Amino acid sequence: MDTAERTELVTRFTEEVVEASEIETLFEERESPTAYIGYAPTGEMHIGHFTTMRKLADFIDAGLDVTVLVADLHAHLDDAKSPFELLDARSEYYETAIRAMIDAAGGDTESVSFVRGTDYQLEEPYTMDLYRTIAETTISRAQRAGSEVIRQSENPKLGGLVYTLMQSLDVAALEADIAYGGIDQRGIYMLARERLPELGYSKPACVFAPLLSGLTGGKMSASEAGSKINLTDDDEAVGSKIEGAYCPAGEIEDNGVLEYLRFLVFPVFEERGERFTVERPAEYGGDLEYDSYGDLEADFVSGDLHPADLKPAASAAISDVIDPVRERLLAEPELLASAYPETHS
RNA sequence: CCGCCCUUAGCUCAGACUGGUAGAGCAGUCGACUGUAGAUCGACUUGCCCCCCGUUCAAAUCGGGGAGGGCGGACCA
Repeated sequence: MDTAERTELVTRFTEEVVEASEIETLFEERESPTAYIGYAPTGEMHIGHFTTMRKLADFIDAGLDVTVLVADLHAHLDDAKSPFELLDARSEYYETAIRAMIDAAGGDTESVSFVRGTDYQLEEPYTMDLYRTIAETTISRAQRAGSEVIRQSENPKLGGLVYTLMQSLDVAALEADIAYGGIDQRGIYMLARERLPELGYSKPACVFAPLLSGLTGGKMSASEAGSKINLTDDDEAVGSKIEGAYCPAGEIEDNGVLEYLRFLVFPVFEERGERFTVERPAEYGGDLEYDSYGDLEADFVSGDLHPADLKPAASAAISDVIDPVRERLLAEPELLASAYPETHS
């Protein structure tokens, strides 16, 4: 694989890359540049996480050395989303779920390193950098950097600001050449690009994943169960959520169903060498098969593919992609039970 | 340490002065209409009124105490 191909693999299906030329340079200079993505173990993982994990398969294929950070301290720093006592249990659940997703997406988990925040964030070098940064960063700068990530409230805690500064330091601490995350992370990594050189570290390149629309139209919402598909949803639950999903004929905007197909189902099916099949009554033209998302989208936009026919096919495909993850999590019910005692006991 | 304000449906809040066991909007659920969903109509659901004690025939409402949250002041050897 040449540099251009590797760069293309790293940057495909992304929202933004800062800067693609820097990534090319990395590949030219080194066999295995490093990339990291961090997750704060807060609420249960869902299909949105899956699409970002799917992308790791591309990273691995492109020859990047990938690290997944389970940012346990961050989970509490952000408005105490996870209670201190549950950080360990949730970290364990996240790690298992993440491995399962990478496997299901056809990535090799053996080549991914897992690190927990508390593994290094309490060590002296990191702590020293953090105090330096705290001393040198204004409140409004930190607020601006984290505004899309940190829970906003009328009476914000200091934790959210520290969270933001820590995340920008994580890039250096994990020696990542590339920081990867959802586009909501942009502010934090731009702060990292701005500040890390001042601390003597190199400036990271960034790859941002798109944030998927929720199924009810608009953004995916943690507090709205019907707006997203959970990893442990059974076929029936997936079916009824997709059936209820906002999906206007011919429209692509805010269409979660199409986005799930584009960023999750098609890439995984491609990896497996499978086709996407739509069963359709003869009166509407009979069954359809697709090899690429582009073809499907074209038919959807032109009106040749009706939402009512697409939805059941999408449900089946999503269930199929999720299934191995679901199986694995349900095989170890104690993981979820101890991570979320309120909902899984 | 002192003072003031806030706490009512999943969310934002009204009701408190003039006690009679609670309302709106949004959300949600279910129908109608669309070959899906949404939009639009129509219907419906939801409450330890923060906790305890007291006054009263009767307390979300009045009195006392407490908890949680917010704001301000003081202290600064």
